[in-house]
Amino acid sequence: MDDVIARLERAERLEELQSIIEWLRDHYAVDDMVYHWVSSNGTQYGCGTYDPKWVARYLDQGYLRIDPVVLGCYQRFHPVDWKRLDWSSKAARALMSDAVAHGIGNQGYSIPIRGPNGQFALFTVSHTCDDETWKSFTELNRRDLILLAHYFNQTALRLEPGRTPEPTQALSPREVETMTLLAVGYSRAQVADTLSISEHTLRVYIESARFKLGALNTTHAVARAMARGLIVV
Amino acid sequence: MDDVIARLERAERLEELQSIIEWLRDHYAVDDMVYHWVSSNGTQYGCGTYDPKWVARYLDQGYLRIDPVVLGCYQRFHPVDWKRLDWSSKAARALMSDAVAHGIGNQGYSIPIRGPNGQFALFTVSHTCDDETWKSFTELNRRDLILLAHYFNQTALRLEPGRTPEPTQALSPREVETMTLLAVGYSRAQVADTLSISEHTLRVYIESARFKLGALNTTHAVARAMARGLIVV
DNA sequence: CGGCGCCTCGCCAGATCTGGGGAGTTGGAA
DNA sequence: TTCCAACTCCCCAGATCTGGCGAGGCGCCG
Repeated sequence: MDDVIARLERAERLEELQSIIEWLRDHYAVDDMVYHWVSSNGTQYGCGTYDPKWVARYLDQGYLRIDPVVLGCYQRFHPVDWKRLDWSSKAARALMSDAVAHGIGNQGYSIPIRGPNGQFALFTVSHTCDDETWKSFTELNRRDLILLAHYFNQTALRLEPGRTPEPTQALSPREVETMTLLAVGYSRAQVADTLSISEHTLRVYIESARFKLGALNTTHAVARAMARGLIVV
Repeated sequence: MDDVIARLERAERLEELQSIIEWLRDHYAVDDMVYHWVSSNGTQYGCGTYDPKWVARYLDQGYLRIDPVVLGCYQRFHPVDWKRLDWSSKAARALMSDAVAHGIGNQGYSIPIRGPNGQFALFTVSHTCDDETWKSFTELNRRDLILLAHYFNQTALRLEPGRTPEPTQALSPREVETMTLLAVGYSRAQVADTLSISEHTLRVYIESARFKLGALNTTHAVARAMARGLIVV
């Protein structure tokens, strides 16, 4: 563990994660181990030991949107055994049989991880064995897996291009208040009232914030302020 | 560690976290240890060993919005030493001196944790000592602290009333597209055009999404959709 | 001391959004 | 099969937001 974490912290390119995860798979003697982002906007990243054919098929078929592992983890915080997810829908069962046909193990354990700006990733271990064996494996290694998930995500966030620099001009205190109140549903009039200023002054803040954030309208400005973590809602 | 985690997993009431965190403070022989949600909508929860006077003052003064620990962690994924945060603003320095006056240690280490629906919490250790001592303490215990943060949050999420029943009604695909495009600055007309539907139909989606999200207006709906991770921008 | 950023205020017209009606098709779930 | 959620379309009036004009005071920094 110590070695792996140190390697993750030292890593300078995303590609290194691939060899680390392969090493981990062998170390824990499981069929597969996978780390991947989940995002709908297209910026995919993942590393792991799944058959590339399966990965391609998975993405191609849009399984991301029906996979109970993804959907289930998205609403949970704790690691989850695949057996405990909801496989009742037809699409989910079709996905499962397709997965089995591509050599994915019958057992799985996935850990959801979340970063800033709504970033979401999964760290998954999969294997073929009976329930008892799997239960003892996950109970024994759960903490290791949580930490690995954490460090994989940390490294991926650090190395992901476009995540780091972004000068992100800060907002003035009044602008922050304005954006925050707008984000919680206040109208301009209500915000102005809450801040005890004229509505016109408020508009100046909104426009100023919009300019700083490079936003096209108020909604855009609020969205950007949130995405950049400038306001806490 | 094993005992504590087992206690956290067994806990049936939020109050138990308080005694656990006190035990941990003594175990690690630090001045203070704190776990708390961060949200502006009022649903506060926290447990820890800070002087209640300081906690009350912190909330009362709205320090949540200017605390570099909160703001800094909100934009990060990894644990962070307080020294590495941006204390340059006047408000931040005022907060720090106020904290010191209330007996908060000069050293601190905070771990951001994120759960479903944009939930955000902090797990913090604070102490009074020199930089070297603190550095070795954090390096030695970082992994423990990450795991503790994780299990504290897991327990808090499990026990928090109102977190469980509300499965956060999902948005339909069209609603997601609508919210996403609005979040990137499109006007209603532009969104309708992009989606090749009438502007009226678009309005139906916006209103429907607003209803599902319990939002008061479009900006609020977009903000909530983002906060709950329903859209990725 | 002269900028520069922040905070504050006013007016107006046109663009945009919101709220309240009603209505038909389709595909998947019970 | 029946039902429901999702998707699509239309009108109108009033509320709200946006864009563009201008103006003054305060505090900080070089």
